[in-house]
Amino acid sequence: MSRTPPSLASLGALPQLSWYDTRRAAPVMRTHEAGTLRAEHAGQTVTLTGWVARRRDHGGVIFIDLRDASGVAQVVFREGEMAERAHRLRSEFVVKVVGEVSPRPEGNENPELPTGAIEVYASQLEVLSESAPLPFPLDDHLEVGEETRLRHRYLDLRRSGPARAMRVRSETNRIAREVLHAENFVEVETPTLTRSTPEGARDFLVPARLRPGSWYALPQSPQLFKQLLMVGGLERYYQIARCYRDEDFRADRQPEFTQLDVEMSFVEQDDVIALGERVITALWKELADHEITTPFRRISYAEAMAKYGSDKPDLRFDLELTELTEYFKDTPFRVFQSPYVGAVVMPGGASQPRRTLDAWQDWAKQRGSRGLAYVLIGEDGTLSGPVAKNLSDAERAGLAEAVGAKPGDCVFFAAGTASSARAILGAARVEIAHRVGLIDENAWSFVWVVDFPMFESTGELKDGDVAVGGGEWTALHHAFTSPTPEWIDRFESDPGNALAYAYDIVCNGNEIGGGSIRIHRADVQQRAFSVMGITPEDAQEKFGFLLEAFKYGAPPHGGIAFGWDRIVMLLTGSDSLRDVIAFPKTGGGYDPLTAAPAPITPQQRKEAGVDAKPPAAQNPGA
RNA sequence: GGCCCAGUGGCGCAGUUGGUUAGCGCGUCGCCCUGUCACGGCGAAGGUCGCGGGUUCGAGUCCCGUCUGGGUCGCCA
Repeated sequence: MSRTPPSLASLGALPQLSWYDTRRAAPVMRTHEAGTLRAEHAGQTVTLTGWVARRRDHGGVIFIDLRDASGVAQVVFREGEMAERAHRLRSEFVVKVVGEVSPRPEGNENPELPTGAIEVYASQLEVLSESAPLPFPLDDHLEVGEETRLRHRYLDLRRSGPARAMRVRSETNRIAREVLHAENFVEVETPTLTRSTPEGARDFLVPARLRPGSWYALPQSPQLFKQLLMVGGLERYYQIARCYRDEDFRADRQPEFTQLDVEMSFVEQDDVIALGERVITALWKELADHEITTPFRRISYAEAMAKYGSDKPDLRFDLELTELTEYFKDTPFRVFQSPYVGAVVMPGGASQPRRTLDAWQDWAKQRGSRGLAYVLIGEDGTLSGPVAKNLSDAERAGLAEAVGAKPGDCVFFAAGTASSARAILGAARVEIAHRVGLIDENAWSFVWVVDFPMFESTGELKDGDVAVGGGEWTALHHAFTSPTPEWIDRFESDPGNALAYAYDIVCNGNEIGGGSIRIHRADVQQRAFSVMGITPEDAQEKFGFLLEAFKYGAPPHGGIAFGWDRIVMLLTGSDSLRDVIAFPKTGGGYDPLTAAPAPITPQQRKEAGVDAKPPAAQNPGA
């Protein structure tokens, strides 16, 4: 930057930006919006614009449902020329109609419609735009395949469901901005062409034409930038940020997705959590008409794993896992002679037919487990099932009480390492709840999961995991997450048990946000790197710019990022992220509308420098 | 990368143990209709059954491969 920018004060008063109210937008082509007409407008001459949603042609009288963004109104065409012209209208023609609002004739009101008390007698009709026959019907009551809808998403968005989802999303953004602006947060945009940040997922890469052989990465999140903004003295930052991760996609995962990203200086974990609760309660109050009591429940990561077998437990139902390692410590049953044995009870599950119980085995195998041992408890209390005969008399006698099972229940067991057994039991817990009907679909259950481990052993990493460092331990959250005060001076003495200042917010079993207090001391950061096997040279190469920044007075800071698409998904009751994204991609990362990604021309390939040999050694900062 | 499911006129689906001319609903087009609101009536057009092989006298149907989509595990905060 060659010149010092003018200070805010020298610009004078900031312009008033609230002049535009979408609900009261100055009419241009029309005098009213169709969906707003009511009985009190009777007698007025109005001009409407919109789409022909439906035409009911009775020869001498023709009804048109005229749809605009506000809703639908019935327009009536009668007699000679008007009827003649209305007869030629087709679905989704764009029209401008002038007419008089009248109460509908006695007995013809439609209480189903907000505008059902009135209709508009057309005196003028202008076709602003014609429509070709539609590739699929826009009726709300008809099912249309997703691929077809996405290829013509601009038509799909005219339907009430998708239209509503877009507006709920907009309101979600608005409410978050209101909450944060009221607390002096600053909205800052960070680069989307940047350097690969160490978050564990694959990066999307962009060739740099001016530096052949070098590549930008699209950010997996604005993590490092928001920390730099704290060093920059912004103190309270947020951004509705697009993030990019090149992994396999799912109903709840897209290659590009949105986070509400927040970072604050001079805060501790409770400050960030309290702010997170203010954002979430505001959203649910306004958009779900649901009052969440604060503070939200909190459980530790250890407790979540032990009781629910998941770090994102669905607490809409109580069912818990029972650890039986101690109970079976002298068991004669080989399978249960393992580092961990646990169980989960399926209420009423004893009456499942053999075929269903076999299907549970397939279900477990699909999840990478060897199977799911089970014991059925008869109405008279006797145990049956293939596992029962392998247990000692004493084990059989006390089992029901140990796991809290009643006659008629089924007890599922998993044995092995604690993490693998809990994973399958946790999944079984959710599956049981669905099958038995334990879940109240109207319930909202929020919980903070806290006290995450600081590190996880790289020994537990599976093939394909990207470990940040080359050491025995890697960061569970990310490499800049601070240990809790109890561990700050000694985390390297017991990395497996050291706790981090990290927290996730979970709603109905969905992780909808997560964050941490960051390390702001160079010495602590250096020690953390060293546990993860990151040498000072590695650190310098990967994020030297951040470490450099931290030399000049880094404030204590921490933050949180909310999975914005998932939150909108919950608020709209959608089953898929694709429903709350204007132009989503399919599972293959393909956009059915634009047909992206697409091949490039040889000329583009040459200019982009895709095939350039990387420079042997790039001098950092050169 | 593994597993499961699907692919049949524009859309949504049916199609039996392999057997004549591949059906239904909606939509589209034409005509009729003055109170409908998912209007109604009459008529018409529209399909190489995702693609490529194979078995067979004969394949939408069976077998192999492949592509696309959806779900799920792996992976991914």
